[in-house]
Amino acid sequence: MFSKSCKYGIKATLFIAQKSESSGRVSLKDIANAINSPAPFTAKILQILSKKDIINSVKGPSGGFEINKEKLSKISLKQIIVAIDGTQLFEGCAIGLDQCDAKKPCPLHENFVEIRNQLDRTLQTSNLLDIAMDLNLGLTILKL
Amino acid sequence: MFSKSCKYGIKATLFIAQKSESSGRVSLKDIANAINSPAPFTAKILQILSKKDIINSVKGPSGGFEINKEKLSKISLKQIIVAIDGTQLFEGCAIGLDQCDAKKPCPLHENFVEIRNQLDRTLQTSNLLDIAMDLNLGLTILKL
DNA sequence: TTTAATTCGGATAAATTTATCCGAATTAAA
DNA sequence: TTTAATTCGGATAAATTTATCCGAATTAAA
Repeated sequence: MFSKSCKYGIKATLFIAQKSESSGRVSLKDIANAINSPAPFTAKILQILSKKDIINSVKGPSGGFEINKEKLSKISLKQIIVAIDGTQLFEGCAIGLDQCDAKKPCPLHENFVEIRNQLDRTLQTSNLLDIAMDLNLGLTILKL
Repeated sequence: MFSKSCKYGIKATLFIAQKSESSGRVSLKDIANAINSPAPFTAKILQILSKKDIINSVKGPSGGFEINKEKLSKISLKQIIVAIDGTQLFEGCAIGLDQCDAKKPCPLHENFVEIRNQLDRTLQTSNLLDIAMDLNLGLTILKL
């Protein structure tokens, strides 16, 4: 469903959201440790998210990554996923046809309309604040 | 969502199903041509499906691949997908946690319960006969 | 002002997935 | 019986994704 990069990206962003909501900025090291990911690779993904203005990065001592508290409730999981994996999951044909629509559908097209709608709706209506609060309450986890 | 192997596998199986339902056995060359896939790579995937008894392969002149007509209505898309990509899509955690369930859920777990249910239901209740008939009627396509 | 902690960015390497090649085995048809 | 068309299976190569490394840039704190 998601690439490994995307999974790391989601986990990292959720951890940053959690900490931004409670204590504040976190370093790459803390992130990689909290989500069990290779630090340098995670850094690459965070750069992408930073360039797309989903997270902020700050260099230098006591630097790290953070998300503006006011933005937390405005960022959806879909934004993160699209930033890393692109729109293929939401828009592309399930079996990879370049063109596939109601007019000239692939055999799976009709089946996937509602699956995709639900996926889209779920991921678009999610927001980092709600997820961060659940994490802070210990209701959900990012690693074992 | 699906690996490239899986997309080729689905398309190939659907083409074999279509021809098995109408005219009969088809060769690798015909399959690769009908679904626009690299023939040798497609052959590997067909071997997997053949070993898992989803399709039959016949060597020698006038050999090729086919599906028992009586089996067409009993094979689901899910079987093909699981045979090639495994059960990860249906059973694994969305963000890759080794363990993730209602007791100790990842932040996306709850959201994915219904998405996954629908995906599973849709792909499990599909069957090759229905899909093959739509293909034979020209209602759906496997390549542009 | 200097030092040290951090992210950034480019180069490279390892792992995995995708793709190709070719001889062996099989088998229908000549 | 011989030939030729096909899939099978193993080896290899190319492409992509994942992962590592390291010096440069930045910047807070000493």
